[in-house]
Amino acid sequence: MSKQVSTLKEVALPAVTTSARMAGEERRLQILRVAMRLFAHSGFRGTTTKKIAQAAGVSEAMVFRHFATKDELYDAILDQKACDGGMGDPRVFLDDAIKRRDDRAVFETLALRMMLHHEQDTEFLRLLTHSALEGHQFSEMFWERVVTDLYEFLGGYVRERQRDGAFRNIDPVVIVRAFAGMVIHHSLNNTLWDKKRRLLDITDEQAARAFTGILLSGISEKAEARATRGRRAHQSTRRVSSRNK
Amino acid sequence: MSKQVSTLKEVALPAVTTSARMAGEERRLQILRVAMRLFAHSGFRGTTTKKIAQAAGVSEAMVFRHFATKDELYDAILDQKACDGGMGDPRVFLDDAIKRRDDRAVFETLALRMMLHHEQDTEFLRLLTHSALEGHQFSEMFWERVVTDLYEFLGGYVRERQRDGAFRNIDPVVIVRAFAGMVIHHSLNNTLWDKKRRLLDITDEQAARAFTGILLSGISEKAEARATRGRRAHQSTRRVSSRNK
DNA sequence: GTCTATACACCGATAGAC
DNA sequence: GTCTATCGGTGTATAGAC
Repeated sequence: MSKQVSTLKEVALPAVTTSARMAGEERRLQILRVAMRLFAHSGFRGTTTKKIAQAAGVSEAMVFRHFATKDELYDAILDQKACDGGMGDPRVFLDDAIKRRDDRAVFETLALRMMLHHEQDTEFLRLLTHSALEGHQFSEMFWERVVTDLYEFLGGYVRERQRDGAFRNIDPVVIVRAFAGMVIHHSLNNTLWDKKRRLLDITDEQAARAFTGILLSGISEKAEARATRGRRAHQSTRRVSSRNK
Repeated sequence: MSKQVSTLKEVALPAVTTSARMAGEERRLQILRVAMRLFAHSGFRGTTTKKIAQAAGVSEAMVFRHFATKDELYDAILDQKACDGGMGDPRVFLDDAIKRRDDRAVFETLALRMMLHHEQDTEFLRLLTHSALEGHQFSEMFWERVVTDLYEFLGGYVRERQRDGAFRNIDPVVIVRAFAGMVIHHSLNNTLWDKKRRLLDITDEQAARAFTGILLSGISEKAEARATRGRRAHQSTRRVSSRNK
């Protein structure tokens, strides 16, 4: 079989016209894209192969020629999201800011990258949430691979900064959870509600800056305290719930 | 047979106590309760009337005697959640703390009430999320009635405290969003993942305290607002970057 | 009231014509 | 390759026996 072709790299390219005649691979990608949209909207069970075929402008049998089963189609979509659907590796695009110990850049860049990703690929959060609610493999895989990794990575940075005396001694996992909560909850709101119904309609840049500002002020050892030599010794009664690693 | 939904986990839920003989109203409530659990777990389309009947220990026809259609059953469940499924009125249980201008009590109490509600009624968040994803009335109603109200109420309090000079001049809606994000995202994580898979396994009390601490330190004008509440003697009117709205 | 049996529509998937 | 036709299975809802 020589059906194998480059399976992706065309993701950020929504402008694909539906011509009457399409090469096999092109048709496959088109079905994939259409199905992605429908699955994101209605979930796995809420999307019928008939709807997919109609939306793609082909017969239902055509769908099953490219994908043996509905499950296979769904998995193909989620696989793609899992692979290239991400926002990139934080260890890479945060590398510079981390080396400089630029806390603001670290968190703001990360927040912005996440939110831009969620906004550009609006299907992602919907697919992930659907899959999490249904207990699908994808959400578990995403959790174990991406989320856990992010918690370890960002938590490690927080721990370092705590040793530097820059951050207060709050459980790093709590800090990451708080940060992720602000960002993801905001993205989820923007995904689930259209613009007219949004209670908070600001740009991703503004949101990233605001959330980062709140978080950093919230976890930083106060500059004033240090400037005024106010760091009294008895203040070291910080509570840290040491987590087993 | 090899018919298996490979990608979706079919989880057997524990049975609800069923007595052989039940009065009509009691039986209705029991069906309602059982269906609630199943809908919360698998969503509307993922829950069949057959499963509901089996889980309730009655025949399928029995279900349709009490509820004319599956939709009617679903609506009855969501109606119930919308009415008594809440956590109470924040304007009531926060009244005391607000009058005392006890910021910590305000946010921590609210956070705890929300998280306890989400933990006690684990079906609520799942039902709400399912309904939001599929664009059901319920989520919109909940949004307009509960969420909007909370944003106005809590945002109003933040605005007051900003006039008092206690909080920095950040858009109140952003602050509420940040707070809600931390709390709800944490609850959602606890709802979607079982205990073994949780990256952050702390009590609701600890979480409420931690999130409140981060938020208050993050938005407070004073550096050590978190340490002691009584010491608000000399409050300097320090200028902060004002955000345009 | 409660059950068994079943009607009827729809869905996923296949066969075979062109 | 793409379509039409169709099959087995499942899901909602109903009819009618007890």
